[in-house]
This record gives sequence, C-alpha cells and structure tokens, in this order.
Amino acid sequence: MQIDKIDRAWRGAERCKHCAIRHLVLFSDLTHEDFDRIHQPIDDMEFEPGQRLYYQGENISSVYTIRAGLIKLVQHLPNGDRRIVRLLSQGDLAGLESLNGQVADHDAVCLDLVQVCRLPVSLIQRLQKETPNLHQGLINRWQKALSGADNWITRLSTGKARQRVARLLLLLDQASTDDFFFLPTREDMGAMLGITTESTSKATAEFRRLGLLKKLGQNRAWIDAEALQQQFC
Amino acid sequence: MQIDKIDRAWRGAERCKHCAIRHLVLFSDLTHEDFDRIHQPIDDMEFEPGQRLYYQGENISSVYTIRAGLIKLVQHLPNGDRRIVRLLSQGDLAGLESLNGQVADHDAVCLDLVQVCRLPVSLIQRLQKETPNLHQGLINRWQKALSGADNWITRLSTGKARQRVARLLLLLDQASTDDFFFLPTREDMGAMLGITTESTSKATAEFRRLGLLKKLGQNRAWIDAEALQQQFC
DNA sequence: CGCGCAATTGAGTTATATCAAATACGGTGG
DNA sequence: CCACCGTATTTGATATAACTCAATTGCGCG
Repeated sequence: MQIDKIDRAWRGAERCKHCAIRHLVLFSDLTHEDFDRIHQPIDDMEFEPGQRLYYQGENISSVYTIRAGLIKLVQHLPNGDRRIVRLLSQGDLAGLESLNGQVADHDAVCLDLVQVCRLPVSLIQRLQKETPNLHQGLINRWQKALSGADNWITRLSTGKARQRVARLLLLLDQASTDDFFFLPTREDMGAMLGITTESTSKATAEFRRLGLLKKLGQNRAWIDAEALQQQFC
Repeated sequence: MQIDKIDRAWRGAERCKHCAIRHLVLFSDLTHEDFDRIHQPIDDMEFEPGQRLYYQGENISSVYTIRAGLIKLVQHLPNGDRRIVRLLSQGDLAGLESLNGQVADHDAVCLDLVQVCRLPVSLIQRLQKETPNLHQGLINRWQKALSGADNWITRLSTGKARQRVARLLLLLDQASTDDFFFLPTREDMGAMLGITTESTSKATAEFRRLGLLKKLGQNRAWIDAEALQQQFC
C-alpha cells in the first residue's frame, strides 16, 4: 500500500490562517492572536482509498480534521461481526476519543481520496487552556457526531431492508454538494445498515429498475429523492 | 400524572460543594473558588417512572445531571417508528444538545424513580468562560455518550434477535452496582434492539428456561453473565 | 482481450414479524 | 384478605422477509 503523502510545508499556523475552508474546520473561531499560539507544525496529509488513518485499539495522539473526501468508521466485535457506525466528511473530526486519552474506537478507513490536517492532542489541549475560542467548535463537532450516531440508529438500523437502503441513499444525497453523490459498495452499505450485501443489492437493483436510482461512473449515483422518500420511507 | 418535586433548598452552590456524589457529576473538577462563581439556584428535582424531563423538538434551556435512576432517550421518526437510542444513569448528562442551542433530539423518559440536578445552559456557558475546569468533564461525558451510541449500533443493532437480547442483558448487568439489575419491559427492550416485543419475550423466556435469567420482583433480574456470554454472543 | 472482483439474480432455508389467544401479574376496591 | 380488572407477558400458528448458497453477469483494469 502506498505511503500517505505528508506536505510538511505547513509550518506553524501560517497557512492555517489562509486555509480556503477555514470556516468549516475546527479552527474557524480562532483569532489572529490565537494562531500565533500555534508553535508546532501541522501536517497536511493525503490518503488513497482503502488506506487507514488509524486502527481500532491503536493509541492515537492526534485528531484529524477532514478537508476533503469521505471516511468510514468501522467497529469490530470480538466475534468477528463488524459495523460501519459513521461517515465523516469535510469539516468533521476523526479520532476525537484521543482527547480523552482513549485508544481508537474504530478503524478510520478512506473511501475515496482524502485530505486531512493532523492536529496533535497536545496542541489542542494547550490551545484549550490558552483560549476559549476552540470550545464551541469542539462542542459543535461532538454534538454533530452524536446526533449522527443517533440518526444512524433510528434511520439506518430500524425497519425493513429496502427502507434502510432508501434512507441511506437519501442521507448520502443530502450530504452531497452537487447533484450526484458517492455510492459505497454494496458490502459497505450492508455494513452500515446491518443487512447482507445481497439484500442491499436487491434493493438498489429494484430502485434502479424503477428509475429512482441511476449510476454514473462506478462510485457516483443520482436519485429521485422525492419519489424515493415517498415510496419507501 | 404527579408533578415533579423541586427542592429549592439548593440555593447557589452551597450544597453542591458537599454533594455526596460530586465525584461522579459534571462539577467534579471545580475548585472552591469555582463554586463561588455559581450565583444562581440549582434545582434538585425528582421524577416518577414514566415522567419526561423534556420532549423531542422542545426548546430546552437546561442540562440535567443524573444523581439517581435510569432514563431512556427515545427518538421518533416522521413515519411513527421510534427507537430508544441510549440509556442514561448516575453521572450522565441529559439534554447536552441544548449547549448548541438545538432543540431536544429525543424524549427523555424516566424508567424508575429519578433524581437530577437542573443546570441552566446560561450557567454552564458562564462557567466555561470563567474557568477551564468544566471542560474535561464535558468532553468526557460527550465522549461517553458517543461511544455508548457506537456500541448501541454495533452490539445492540447487529446480529440475530437472541444475540441482541443477550448483549442488552449483559450491558444492563455490567452497568449495575449490585448483583441484580433493572430489567426494562419487553416493549422497551424491543425498542432498544430494533425487534418486536414478541421476539424479545421469546428470547428472555428461553434464557429463563435455561436458568440463565431470573426475575426478582418485577423490574429486577439476575443473569448468569458467563454462560449467557458464551452461549449467545 | 481476458482476468478478477463486484454486483446481480435466483432458489431454498431460516429467522423474524404478524396476528391471535391464553396466561400471569400488579394494583385496586370491596 | 381476596376477587377482580387491566395491562404486560408468554405462547403458538402462519405469513413474510431476510439470509445463505450458488451461479451468472457486468465492469474496470492491466
């Protein structure tokens, strides 16, 4: 597997100040003086599809703020079962549990080309002591993750298989900025919904026959959100 | 339904300082000086089983720290489906979403006799500005809620019905301090696991026939955790 | 062009939901 | 204290949905 690229040009916070998506990331509320408190390099990293930011059980010492791409959080059970418990995209944080000194709760696996900034826990903790401006950002992201998890339970782990698939497609569609959205493999969709690959495939195939779902390329798709919502939710 | 009792004797933080379970609640890390920053009354409240702390969609302006009892968080979908997404007990916080100015994500319903302290959001926010000692407590509780939600997905919403019931019983057992634990109604257990009341009943009945589960009183039960774990997880 | 993996499809099996009935249980009032 | 009522639970029969297994098709990539 190819090693992830690290662009170490981001020394200190010089480029953070001018980050194109600063309004979306954790540092959005920092002031100019706050940025001057960042004395250590922040690594800008890129990962290929399939690469992992970290593994479940790994002792991680950084939080990752996601600049681009899509990441799945996979949780394994002792008996071999596994479940995808969340998807992360632009503006989200991966590895939040490191702020409590816990080991990683999940594998963080890239679904497509992913760009992140790696923020050492020590930096976050120091900033927290020196400025209150990080707080609300952390709180917001924690809350977003939590309400995402709740929705995952209520919408994606409840009801019949077709219904769950429909809800997942709607969720992926809403999260997308353009008309199309990232369509995971049937296996991954199954792991998100707690159903088998075959059941997922049967549902998407049916939607496609009804003209409610169209595939474009291999990982992109379009849905008729209105119709899907009405007929299957 | 009986009105909840509010013991308004807790003026300011006088009694907070001497709270018997202070080491378990949000204010555990506050210093003596910090307590002096609390200038408003903190209500000590008691709720009967079945009463709600708040409703999904309600605009809440307080967080509740749980001193005793068990609370279920119930989330409703537009189509009428509903799911219990979490259980809260001593030391947990209910209504965290109010800190982001959001309306309540769930109904918070008491399962047994519940005692809470009501902490106004304005108080939390002021304390956050004035002292850093609240932070870690908030972070810890948010993280606990999040990892609880993840487990709910992976352990309680995955696999066959009997397996889920077994995992739920083990979880309830572990959370308990004594040999026995609170056994929810079959209906509630079903709503936690995403299965029907009847399926839940068939599973518990089977465990009981095998001598792995014994009921005591109506809401209390005992399990042979070892055997249950080995045979059904 | 063909190889390999992913996706689709179908047939048969199993698990769960559904519906209905019977039983147990707690709480109330006589 | 006991009888009764309403609710929760258990149980069984049947229908339905999902899983499992196997075979086929489709598709991207070398």
